[in-house]
Amino acid sequence: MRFMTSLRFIDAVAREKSIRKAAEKLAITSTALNRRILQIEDEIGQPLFERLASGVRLNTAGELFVQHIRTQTAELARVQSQIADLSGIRRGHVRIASGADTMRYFLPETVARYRGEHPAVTFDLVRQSGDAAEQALRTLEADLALIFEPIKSADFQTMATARQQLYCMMSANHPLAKKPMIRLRDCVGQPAILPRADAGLRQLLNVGLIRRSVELGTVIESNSQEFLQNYLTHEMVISFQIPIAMPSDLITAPLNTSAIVAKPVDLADVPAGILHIGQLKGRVLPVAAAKFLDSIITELGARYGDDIDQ
Amino acid sequence: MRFMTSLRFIDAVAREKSIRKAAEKLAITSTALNRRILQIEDEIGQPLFERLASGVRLNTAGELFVQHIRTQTAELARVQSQIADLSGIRRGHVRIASGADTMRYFLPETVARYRGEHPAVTFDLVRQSGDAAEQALRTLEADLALIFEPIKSADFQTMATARQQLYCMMSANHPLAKKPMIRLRDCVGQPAILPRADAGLRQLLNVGLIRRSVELGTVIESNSQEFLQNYLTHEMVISFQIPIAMPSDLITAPLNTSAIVAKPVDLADVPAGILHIGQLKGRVLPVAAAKFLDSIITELGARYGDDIDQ
DNA sequence: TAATTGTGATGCGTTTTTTGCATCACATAG
DNA sequence: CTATGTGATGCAAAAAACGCATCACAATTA
Repeated sequence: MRFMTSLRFIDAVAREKSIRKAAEKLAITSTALNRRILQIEDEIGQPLFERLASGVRLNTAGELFVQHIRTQTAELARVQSQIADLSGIRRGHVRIASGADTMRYFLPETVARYRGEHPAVTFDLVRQSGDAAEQALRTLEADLALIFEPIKSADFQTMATARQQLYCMMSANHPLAKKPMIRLRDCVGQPAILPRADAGLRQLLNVGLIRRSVELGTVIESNSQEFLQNYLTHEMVISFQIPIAMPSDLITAPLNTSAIVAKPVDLADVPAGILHIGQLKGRVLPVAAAKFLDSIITELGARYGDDIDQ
Repeated sequence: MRFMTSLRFIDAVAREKSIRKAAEKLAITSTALNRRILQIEDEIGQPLFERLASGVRLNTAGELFVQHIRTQTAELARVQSQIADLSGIRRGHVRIASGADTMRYFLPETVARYRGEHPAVTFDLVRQSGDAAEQALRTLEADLALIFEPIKSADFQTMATARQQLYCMMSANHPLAKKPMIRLRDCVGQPAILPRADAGLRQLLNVGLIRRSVELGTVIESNSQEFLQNYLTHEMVISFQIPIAMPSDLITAPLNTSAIVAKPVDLADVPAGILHIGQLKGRVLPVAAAKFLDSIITELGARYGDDIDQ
């Protein structure tokens, strides 16, 4: 969209906080970019950026204007998707911010199914923390966010939730592997490998541990889900996970021969956490994003049935 | 705003329904305009206009896109006014669509008072029928509308109302001029000069006339308020008006020596009509327009006190 | 303190884009 | 059939955007 060029450039400078850096990303020279900015500032009638020795920073007027640019950009995308939708082909682009949990199995499967029906729809999938995901909604870098547990911003509009019981994972040879259900007191002093403190799951678990005065032997912390799970085959440690982040056969076929088993943690010790699927409050989503949200809800319903709320 | 040029052009073509006509209004050649449109259509990926022998017409995609353009334009104006407001000077532009009633005395006085406080704010005042005023809000050609009586669109958001009792006007020599209050039965067969059927006042009056089975001797219809009032000094006819459209001393000083008098019509015959002040539902007004709306409400409150609702 | 590095601004020639003229192709009305 | 109006298009001129080289300034570093 040609007419959005100057606006896109300003947004880029605002994000990079430097004309030269932004120019590099935009593959133009800093002079050209600088002039575009000066021109817009001239048309607005006042500067949008403060010039510092280390770069530029938005002033109040700039904050207002950049916010405008971002909503305009999102609106344009929505209208374009609406227009594309007229011609029968469901085109569009869906941008999703999510924690790692859903990136493992849930989103790959759900996106694949959706793209099977609508091959012209493209996706951006950004794995990030809950806070960052909420921020991405606010800056309109994402259409949808899937966040496990704590929702902090009042701008987050929950469109659906899924209750997720905590599971304890370990090697099939682990002593705890024989229990059908895990109590936290069983885990006292057990070597454990846990997600880092900013993960919703860790916070949920911590509350239970403190309430029951249980201390784990935390040997490793990692924010890599793959590490958490694959390490279990190499050392006798326990880990925790929620169903949506686990291969579906781990729960549906608990008697399989897999080297790793997952056992539910008693809800009396750790209540089920909530996975929130939502968007920026008040925003009208592009057709493709809205339809994909429907897909997510359908898929969650198929998997977790009564544990879904809309 | 240079980056809005193409969008502005498309809007113009949509309104003119002809590239050549729009080009003339925009003071460019039709070639240049045509190319801009082709370019945008190319970027969108599909045509926005149907090409007819008599000009062009928006197709469905075009309708969507032009609606987008108009809201974008209005949003930009709002942001600009917000930015200008930062620097202390209250700048801006307010566009008002209104019936003739308020254009006579109310708006001139209210606008003048407001401009006395904020000289940098400019105004567009378009006199038009109620339907047209509502339409102007929808196409974002107007920020505020003042409409007497029938509100038809669900998109109209009433921000304030003022009850307006019907008054009967006539020459001071007229037989009815001695009565303190007019009943409709007094007017049977009286030669009358009335506003045209599309005016809210006329509709209000008609209901009363039918209910009381009263027929007036309608000699003249006009949509010119000046004509309605000034004609009274030349022939013994009656006319009707609402207070907001009358010089304020006509009511406050009923015993003056003016050649024309106004007497209230009994509310039992014709109920008070409602003047609606409103905007497009859901729209966020520019600073200047929002402040001027406050001014209107304040002024109405000062004039009609209890007859105002917010 | 002085040199260095990094920032945004600016003059000037070059390149790209936009514009306007002339003209075409087509549809409609007389 | 002719005349008039419409939008589309090739081509040259005008305008705008761009990139290079350079300046001025501030912060950091030696």
